[in-house]
Amino acid sequence: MKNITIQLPDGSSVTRNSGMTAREILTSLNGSSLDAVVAARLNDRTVDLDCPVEEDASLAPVSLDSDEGLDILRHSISHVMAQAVQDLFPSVKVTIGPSIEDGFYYDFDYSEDAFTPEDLEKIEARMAEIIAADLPFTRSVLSVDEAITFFEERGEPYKVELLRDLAGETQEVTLYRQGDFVDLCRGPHIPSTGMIRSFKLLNVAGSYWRGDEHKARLQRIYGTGFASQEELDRYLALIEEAKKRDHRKLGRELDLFQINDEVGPGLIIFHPRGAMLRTIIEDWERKEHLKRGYGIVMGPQILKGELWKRSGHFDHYRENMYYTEVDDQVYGIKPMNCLSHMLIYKSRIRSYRDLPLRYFELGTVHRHEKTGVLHGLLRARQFTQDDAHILCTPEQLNDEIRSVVDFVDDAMKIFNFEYDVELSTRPDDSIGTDEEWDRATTALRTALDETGKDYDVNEGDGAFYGPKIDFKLRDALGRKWQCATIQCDFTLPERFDLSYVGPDGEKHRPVMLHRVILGAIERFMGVLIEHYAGALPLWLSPVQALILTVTDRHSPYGEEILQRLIEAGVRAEGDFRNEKLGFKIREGQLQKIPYMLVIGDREVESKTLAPRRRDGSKLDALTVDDFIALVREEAVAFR
RNA sequence: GCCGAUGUAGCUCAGCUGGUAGAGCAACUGAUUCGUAAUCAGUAGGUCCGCGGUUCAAAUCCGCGCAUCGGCUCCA
Repeated sequence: MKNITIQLPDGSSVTRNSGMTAREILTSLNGSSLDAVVAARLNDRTVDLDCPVEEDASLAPVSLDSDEGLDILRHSISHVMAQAVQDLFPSVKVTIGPSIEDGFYYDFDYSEDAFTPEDLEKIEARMAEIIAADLPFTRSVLSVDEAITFFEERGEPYKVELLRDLAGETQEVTLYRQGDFVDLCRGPHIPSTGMIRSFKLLNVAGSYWRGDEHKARLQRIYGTGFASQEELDRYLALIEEAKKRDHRKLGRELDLFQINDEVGPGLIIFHPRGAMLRTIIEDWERKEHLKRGYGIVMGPQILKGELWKRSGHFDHYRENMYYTEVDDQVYGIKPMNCLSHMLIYKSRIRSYRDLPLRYFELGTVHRHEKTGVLHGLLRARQFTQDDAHILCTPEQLNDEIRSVVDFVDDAMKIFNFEYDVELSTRPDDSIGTDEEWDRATTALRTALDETGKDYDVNEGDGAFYGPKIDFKLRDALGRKWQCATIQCDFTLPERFDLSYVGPDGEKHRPVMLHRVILGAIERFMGVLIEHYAGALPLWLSPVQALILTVTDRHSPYGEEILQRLIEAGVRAEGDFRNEKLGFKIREGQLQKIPYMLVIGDREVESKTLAPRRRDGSKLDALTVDDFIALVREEAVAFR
């Protein structure tokens, strides 16, 4: 028998017989227990513990509580769920069931009926039995043709379809079996079902086969599992906590906005405090854009249909737009702000010396979003973008993209956000030539590479007129929302015949960037509210200070300092009701107001106020002027 | 748009197998004048999402809408 050398994670190596399984090798090491080991890492692959090791290799255990281990565990639980579902509902056809961030799902074709919440309980109970039976996961290798025959006999058309697609790429596939359930699967899996110590099915949702709305409608069951019951409980508690940060709930509780059936879905009414927050953000935007060489512009809300035809929106964006008719002319209500900006550019002859031109508009747009996608402030039918269009020479493009990336980065730091970056390339339904798309995509990619940021690529996810860089923020439940985006566009300048006179005296075509920094102000506010759980930093708080009187006799003094604070630019309000102090503090606290200013006999006497911070800490009594200075300093410090 | 769930007072929710609604908080009135997260008492408040249907009788059963929630598809 041949000897092989096994490299261990600690850097040492051991010699073993070729053909020993990963499990045998790992257990042979001193003091190694495999109780919490789900799989092994063999060189750069994760494999089953039963996998034989034939050659020299590095080998490491993959433990249940590592990211990789959890992934394998959850994938295995999804198989157990599929087994339970087929036991209970024999007519169900299985499709796919991957692990995902925080859990797993499995998509089923159960066309004759729908899974109910009660069904989930039954499925969980059956899963518990399968886990108790401690069924081993066994792997087998088949040719694609054998596998097709196997799944045809089992009446699993989706698996057959997957296999037919795989046929071009590979000769052999692997199947995993536990009990009498067999699934087409790359693996690896945990050794046996008994290793599952915690799981929970979370919800049922609709989905489509292969994510295509024209293909079969499937039912997806989401679930999760952790290395231990305690971790699962902690996760479930976290989800409950996150729900309390939901901006729709906080929006009502903090009296920021409403979305009213009588008005219509996806349309937001901002209350004074919400409108205040929005105003603060918008004022910040104007200032920042002016600092960076943008000119503020404003366009009309409706533009003639002819113009939307020329831009390509009529052909590629028609179903997302609203229309109206004025004097027998069709007008499109703008879903984007670019058209006016194009016309501003065209209003006179431009020289290369004028470029880049940067037009900024807090532009309110309307888009006919499908009903099922509306989501509070995060997905509305009317929203206001911090939109700009930059027109520049091809040579300037790279610098312009980079300065926008920097702008986004600065903004995210100021608002205290982490973000993910994605590059999206040409979609099927698009305008422009391959050459233009290549140039645009390369420009974006190059600029991104130069900044050294990590990013993912979404093939085919670009806008119809150009590729884009998206910056995504996360909401309370970890769902990603696109906020900033930079879109490169060679097409609109073409369609609108934009030009500039170059140093050579000839006409040249400028390049255009569409870009937003916060994205839609509404969406950004929604994410912001969830990010801070409603407790906005001082500079963003609609109400920065609330004056609380101890008894009625302190009201005149309260009115006086309220007036002084407001005149000094502090966003202050007073609560002079005849209520106990503790009661008023509770209300102010629930409103998440940064400072409460208590005034009683002592403060009236000494002409001071006693601040209490939102975190419950108390400050020494301050004069009104000192408090104003404190607010000014702190409000700036957050920028 | 698709799949599923849900829709009862301003908010959070109860209302069993059909017999036309209830709690807590909020609001209002009165008392209390109080020092850092809920003072006490009383009063009022509802086209039970809408429209049809079944029934002697519908918040409850059925149908069709509308909206919301969770996903899918799409997207700032």
